[in-house]
Amino acid sequence: MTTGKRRAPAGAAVLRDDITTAIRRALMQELAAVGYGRLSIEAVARRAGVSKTAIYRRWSSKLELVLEIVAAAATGKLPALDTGTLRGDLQLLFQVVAHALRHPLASQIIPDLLAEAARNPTIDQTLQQLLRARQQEIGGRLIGRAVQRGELPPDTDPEAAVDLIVGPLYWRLAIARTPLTDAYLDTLVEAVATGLGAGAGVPRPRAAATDATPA
Amino acid sequence: MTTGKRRAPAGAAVLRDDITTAIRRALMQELAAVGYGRLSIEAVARRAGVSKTAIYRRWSSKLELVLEIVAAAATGKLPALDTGTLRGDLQLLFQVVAHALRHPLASQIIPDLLAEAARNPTIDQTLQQLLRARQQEIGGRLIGRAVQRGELPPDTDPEAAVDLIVGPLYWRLAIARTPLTDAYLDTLVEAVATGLGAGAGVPRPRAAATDATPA
DNA sequence: ACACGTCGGGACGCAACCGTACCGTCGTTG
DNA sequence: CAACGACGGTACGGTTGCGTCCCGACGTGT
Repeated sequence: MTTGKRRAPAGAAVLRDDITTAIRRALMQELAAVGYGRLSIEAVARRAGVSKTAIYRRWSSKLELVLEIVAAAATGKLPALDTGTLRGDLQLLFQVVAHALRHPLASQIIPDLLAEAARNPTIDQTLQQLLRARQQEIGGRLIGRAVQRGELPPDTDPEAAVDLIVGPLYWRLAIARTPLTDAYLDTLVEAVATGLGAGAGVPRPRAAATDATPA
Repeated sequence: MTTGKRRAPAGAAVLRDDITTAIRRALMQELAAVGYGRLSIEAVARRAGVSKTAIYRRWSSKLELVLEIVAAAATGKLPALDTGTLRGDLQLLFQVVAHALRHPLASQIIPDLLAEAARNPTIDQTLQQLLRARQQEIGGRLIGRAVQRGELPPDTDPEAAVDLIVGPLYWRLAIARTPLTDAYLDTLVEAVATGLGAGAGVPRPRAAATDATPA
């Protein structure tokens, strides 16, 4: 019934990408600086050098703003992550996670939002499928491959395994915020691998990992 | 030079313990409900059924209030925690930690304050010596005993060991907030024990732990 | 029994923030 | 080239919290 818009927004009447980007960046910084609890739209606008209206035109509320931007920032980047051995996979995974958590913004925002998730169901839901589901998936595949290769017993509990993998690293980087050395990472890889049920340390000094082409 | 107080406060001029207790309880509840960022003195006073003045007479600022009360709540209770075997110690430790983290207030307050510690040096310092130092001490003793008993290699890194012990449980209870079964706890004990370098599972079905009286 | 002095409570001024309404501006489309 | 229409920015009322001040009430020690 001719409900159609008379004309498509164009010219000055279209959202400017540079403003949107400035808001996104400012939000992340502000979130890291004061946390979700104290986050204020006005502060984000100030930091971005933008008016509040510019924000409200794009997002309807503080919650929507945070969730959309954080989700966008967290999505993407999923390296194949298959080195051919359990210990290799663990080492690589730890390095990726450590690299991500080293980012000062991430290391402040993630624990903050995870804490907030304990009292805000919407945040909880979003983070659940954004972070933990991803971990379960990656961890599950990692475990599955190790089981197929015979490195781990077939009854390995993937859920417990993910906790064992993620827990110590998250604790050290995000909570204790202790510097992370390569030697420590090696120790952790070894501990997690044997803890999961793999054979004792360094079963095959070399070989493996070179012949990863299947069939 | 006769600077002395003319008289010691007495009668109605002394802080009432019941009011102090009400404030403490209200603070914990409020902290769990809204987090440190959103915490307001007025809300605490309202919840406690008390005037703001009553709070300001006892603590000078929001930060001092939170730190003093949280510190008081976290201090104390330190069971001997020595069962005679590494796995027994781990099992007991996990049960104690799990019990503490099951408390809904604790499971909301602790992650929140730990996240806040990343941006507030005073909170960081307090939690450091309140939680983590305690963990290092308990964990260190636990590891030390296991090494003396020959259950763990002498070069075991206590710091990494604590991460390995605390990390998974904290992740599951405080972050993922997944229900915890006894079977899972057993799996975790076994994984951590072998991960630390102890011999394969269930080395001595019984004995041990019964003859704990020293010389 | 009286005087003491702090108690708890209510009220105040100040500051920050929320979400909205209105304004002049600007680039595109017909 | 002219009109359209959403743009970004300012201004506004309403709400909330901070930290302080003043008040009458109250129980103890002299």
